[in-house]
Amino acid sequence: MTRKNRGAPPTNESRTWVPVTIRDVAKVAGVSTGTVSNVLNRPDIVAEATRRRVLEAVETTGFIRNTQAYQLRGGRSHTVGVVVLDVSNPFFTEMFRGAESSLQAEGYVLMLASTDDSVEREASFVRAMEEHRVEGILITPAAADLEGLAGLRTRGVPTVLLDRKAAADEFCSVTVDDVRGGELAARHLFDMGHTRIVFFNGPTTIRQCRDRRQGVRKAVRALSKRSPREASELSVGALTVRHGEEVVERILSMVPRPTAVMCANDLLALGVLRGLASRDVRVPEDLAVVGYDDLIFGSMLSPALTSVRQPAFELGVAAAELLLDEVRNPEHRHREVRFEPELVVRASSSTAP
Amino acid sequence: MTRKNRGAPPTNESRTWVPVTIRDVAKVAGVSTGTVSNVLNRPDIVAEATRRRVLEAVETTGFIRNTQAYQLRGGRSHTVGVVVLDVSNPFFTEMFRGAESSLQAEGYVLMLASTDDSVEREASFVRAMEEHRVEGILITPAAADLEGLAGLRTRGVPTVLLDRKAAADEFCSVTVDDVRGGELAARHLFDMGHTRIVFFNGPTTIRQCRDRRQGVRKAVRALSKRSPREASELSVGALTVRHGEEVVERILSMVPRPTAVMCANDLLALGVLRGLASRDVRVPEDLAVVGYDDLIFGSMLSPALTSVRQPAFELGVAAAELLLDEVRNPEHRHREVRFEPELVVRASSSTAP
DNA sequence: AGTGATACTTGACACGTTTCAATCAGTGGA
DNA sequence: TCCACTGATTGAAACGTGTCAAGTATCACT
Repeated sequence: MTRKNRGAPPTNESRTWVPVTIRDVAKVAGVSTGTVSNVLNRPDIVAEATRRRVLEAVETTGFIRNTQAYQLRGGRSHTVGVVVLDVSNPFFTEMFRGAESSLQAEGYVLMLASTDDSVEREASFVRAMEEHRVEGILITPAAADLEGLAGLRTRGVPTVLLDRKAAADEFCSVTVDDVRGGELAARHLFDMGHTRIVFFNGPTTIRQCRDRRQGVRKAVRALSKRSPREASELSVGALTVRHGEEVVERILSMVPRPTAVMCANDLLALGVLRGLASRDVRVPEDLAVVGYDDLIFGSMLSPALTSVRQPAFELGVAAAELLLDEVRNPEHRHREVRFEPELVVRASSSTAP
Repeated sequence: MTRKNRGAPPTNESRTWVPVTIRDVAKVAGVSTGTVSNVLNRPDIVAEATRRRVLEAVETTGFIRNTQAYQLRGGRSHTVGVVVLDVSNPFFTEMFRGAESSLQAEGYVLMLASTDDSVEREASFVRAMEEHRVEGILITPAAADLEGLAGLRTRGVPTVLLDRKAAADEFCSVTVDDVRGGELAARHLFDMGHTRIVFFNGPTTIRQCRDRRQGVRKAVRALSKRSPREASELSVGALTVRHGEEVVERILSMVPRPTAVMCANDLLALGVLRGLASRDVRVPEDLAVVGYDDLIFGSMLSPALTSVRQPAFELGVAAAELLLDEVRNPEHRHREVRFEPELVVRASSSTAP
């Protein structure tokens, strides 16, 4: 009934701040709660004088609207969940920035979680976000199948897959054509005059790795019609710098020795470059190197790294647009927005063998 | 019957999901809502048979607890806000990962926002987070003063400053000793036998830049007692690669020419390296280079970049711990957790002049 | 059978907000 | 003076959950 200490000035020592409600504001302004609510939500229908009085009361009391109550009453949560595989990977943070830029403009706050490839963690985050009644979820699924996301679909939580395709009636998705990317990189090396290259791949359980491999093979098949081309394949357990560095030995001992190596991502390529530098193998004269992802740091190396650029920021923007459409448009249809990768040629591959 | 409806692809129209409440579960299980609540929150006090029946009903209905209602009733939001200057900066994402690792274990979900140095954006995010009743906020303030955060303090929202010190009675904070870091780097160069170095700084409006400069001056003062040491200071408007590259000309034209340059961060250093490479100046023989931040990519350059490492991940962990203490411990006292930077010596500075 | 104790279950209320039908005050017209 | 009308304000209901005093059923023991 009578609240303790309402409006008492908070001292540094005693943290006796009691949340101020719309009722407190009403009391101070000498109006009803309904009027306060109207001032906040439909200022036009309330008389000028009252409005001023209420706003003043809001100011003096330091009122901050309680979103939970608002939402419970039927309002929207203005929250979107984002679930990625790894926040420390620049590709994902760029995507996040893209999504953020679109969604913040619409008044949304983003919840971010990083699964580190763990299906269990993913499930737990998605669960938590559903409990928070997020209006939608952007997600890079950790598992190969989409079984774990079935609940989202049946419960009608708007969901957009990031860098992962889904069947048309399941989810919206934004993707990059990895087959095309692999093809671009391989073609470039062949065009530069290389005939024997190595495709240095990551684990083929990862879809991106499979697709890029397929692109490389496609390029080999297409170009071999004129003159023989060859791409040996080499695969390691993870897409890290360390794995890249460790495999250099194997590449150099191949007979006949390849003249170029195409890496499944930039981290592998950075490792390769490091390994080569320590063995005094010149790049690109002795061995040309191409990466994938176009991390900003690749351009600062000497030689600068040729790479396949993925429009991460734009991916995020597109995902946000799809989500907003699904949230607002009753006639929304799921669809896939597919981006084209782009080859960025730099010094590490610009000399003919 | 159970086939998908091929004729009409699904639109939003067919999303006939109505939110399942605790009341629906109660009806299905044939008990009261109170019992369902008990099963969910204090399973021990409800009879085995009833509990099983209720859990089964939860399963079949697909019930997901509404956090807003829970919280409105007096529960906690299990949400923490994180506000950083730039999500695409690896330093901040590492810090985020650190905080995430601690907070997720405690069942918290994180809201992330990136201010891009804008005080207005910061204010708007903090406001939104307060409306969401986050239990606490980790923030890298955009403004020089902490005026904009005064509201957080008076309202008693637990807040921890990231990489920014506050007066003892204001907020908790986690920081790295930038004075010490600047001193470490400068001392290292002097110890290697350099006597005339350049301190290549960013804008001194940034606290970190001021502190690092102070460290450099301290090293000069201390070591000059034996034999003369000198550090010219040079400052540019932003800590970017481009600014680093552009300033190379000025450094090379100094008379007498310095033998080493210490940069206020790694991005500047990367730019300097690039500029030097294009002018055939050898590193470290002609000019030694030291950076700050120890971005992972600096170690991959040749020559690899000497740098001052900041324990970003640990910073995040510490911030989370401070926040949790402030949230849970009634006798919490604000304090500063200060980390020591660490010099990582690599090839770019390992030769005497 | 009566008594008390034990073990569950119930149902109303509170949380802070929005909404909406109802009320009130004021104005102008007849 | 009465009526109709407009514009402004009110007050109570509802959202989904957790709590807790009060209730019921069951059982053991005399």
